[in-house]
Amino acid sequence: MPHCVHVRRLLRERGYRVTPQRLMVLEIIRTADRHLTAEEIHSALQERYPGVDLSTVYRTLRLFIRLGLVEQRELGGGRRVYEWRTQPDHGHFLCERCGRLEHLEGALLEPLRLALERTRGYQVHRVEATVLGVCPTCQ
Amino acid sequence: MPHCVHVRRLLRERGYRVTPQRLMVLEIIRTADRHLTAEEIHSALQERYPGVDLSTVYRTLRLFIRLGLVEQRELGGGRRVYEWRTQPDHGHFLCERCGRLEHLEGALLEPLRLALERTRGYQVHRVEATVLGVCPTCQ
DNA sequence: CTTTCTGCAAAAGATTTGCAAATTT
DNA sequence: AAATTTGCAAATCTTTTGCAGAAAG
Repeated sequence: MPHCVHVRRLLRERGYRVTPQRLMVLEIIRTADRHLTAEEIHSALQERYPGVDLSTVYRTLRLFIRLGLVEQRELGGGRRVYEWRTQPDHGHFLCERCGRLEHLEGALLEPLRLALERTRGYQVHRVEATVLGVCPTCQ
Repeated sequence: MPHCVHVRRLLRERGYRVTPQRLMVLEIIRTADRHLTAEEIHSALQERYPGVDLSTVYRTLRLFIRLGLVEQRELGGGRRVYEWRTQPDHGHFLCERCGRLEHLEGALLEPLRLALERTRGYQVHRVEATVLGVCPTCQ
């Protein structure tokens, strides 16, 4: 796992310690095919590494976010989800019928980014978009 | 206030009652020039109509959302804000330096909506976008 | 051996709910 | 008069924090 090595080094470089808890949380988020809540990460952790506390999960997530490894998103209804950080721009499609949350690639958000940067002088760091509607399958 | 009349009728049509609390919450959200948290709405309410409970604010907001009058947005850090619902598509720009939250008109999101509808067969109800970066003033 | 991390328990914040009394229709 | 709505208090739910012992470097 190349990421594991990368993260180990990143942690040490910044003066943080490499702990099994951190590596496990990393592994779970990285191999997840979807967004996870802190609670879900905690449950997944219990299976392989029982005894890890939920507060540790939160602390680890905060650290990973600070390091730019993980991304946090707020969905409606107070749901907060975490996922491995990929590109700065990406969107989500939330199907209002089946409730599934899909990814939208960053290219779809390019026009918005460009419009803001070029014609209005904004400096854009990140674009997050959530589209609500009905997915092709549910129609 | 034309909206007041509209909302009164809407409430009655759906079997809800028209109460001073509801009208006051309505008025505060409608005349606000920005997004408000439940707490802020509650404070604003105290000035003109003391004694209204925070739980009533929450209940009223939930009702207005159900009726499609008010829109709820989740910002980072657990902040939930409410605003009067205008167009189905609109975005926000959050300046990471000054923290100000600005509106982005719906036209900026048209390309995204069209791409999803035309080339992928999604049925789009609403597009919400949050752009993070630095506003022209802060640069 | 020093500093950082963790688990535990408790705190904090935001939102929701049960219920009797007040208000609307 | 009947039904909904409110204020109050307490409950929930998620996230954060203080602290002593455990682990990492």
